Amino acid sequence: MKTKKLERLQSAGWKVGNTEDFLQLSDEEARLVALKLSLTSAVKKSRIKRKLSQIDLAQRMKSSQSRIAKIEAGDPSVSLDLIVRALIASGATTRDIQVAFTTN
Amino acid sequence: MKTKKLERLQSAGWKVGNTEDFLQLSDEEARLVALKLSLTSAVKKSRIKRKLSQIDLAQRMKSSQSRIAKIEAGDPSVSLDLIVRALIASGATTRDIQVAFTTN
DNA sequence: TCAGTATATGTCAATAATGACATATTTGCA
DNA sequence: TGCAAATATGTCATTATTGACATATACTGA
Repeated sequence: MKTKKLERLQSAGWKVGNTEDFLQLSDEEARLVALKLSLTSAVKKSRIKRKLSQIDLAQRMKSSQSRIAKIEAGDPSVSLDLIVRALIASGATTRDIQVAFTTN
Repeated sequence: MKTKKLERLQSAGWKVGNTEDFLQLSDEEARLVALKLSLTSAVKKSRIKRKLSQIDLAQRMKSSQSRIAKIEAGDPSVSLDLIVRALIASGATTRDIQVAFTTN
């Protein structure tokens, strides 16, 4: 069931809400979260593939190691902008990004 | 040349920077901006296709009409998160999103 | 033309995301 | 094992993004 998935996300720290519009928003939110998660794993994959440490990647995109760690950990505080920036900075091609989008 | 493109983006209000790391970051920034722009036009396309007004879409995603206008106008203050949320809320399929990503 | 509807633009207080930092934990290898 | 490099986690002041609002402008049909 879909509830399982939401529980997982919620326990991971994602705000999924539980008011009367829970069912309304949950689907869209879940899609967004799923998309984010698939992109974050793409970041890690791309970074490893290019043999970059988190510090290396952080320097490339003028961020910090802890931020990169949070990106890859799927931390809810990380924006989609930052995730995609990381993807690009890690050397991912447009195709790689598309694939990441596909795999959600 | 690439400079032309950056000038266009800059004049549209995008911070593209002009310090010594201009050339370093410009490529990645430009890719991100291009991606955002292609997604914003996908939002408009999807919204129109479903015959939704900006107010309709705003209500669906609990945002405001002015925000939707800014999304579609490619306003630099709009995050990728919000753009993708709008895409999803407008009824775009995962495929639609992929296509938007492809067309950049 | 005009009225009604839709969209655009500017502003701002509230909120969310950020880099930086300290520090904890894990990993890999001699 | 033990050391060093890498990664993870928590916190916080600064900065970016947000919805809401007012209002301007564009569009459409009568």
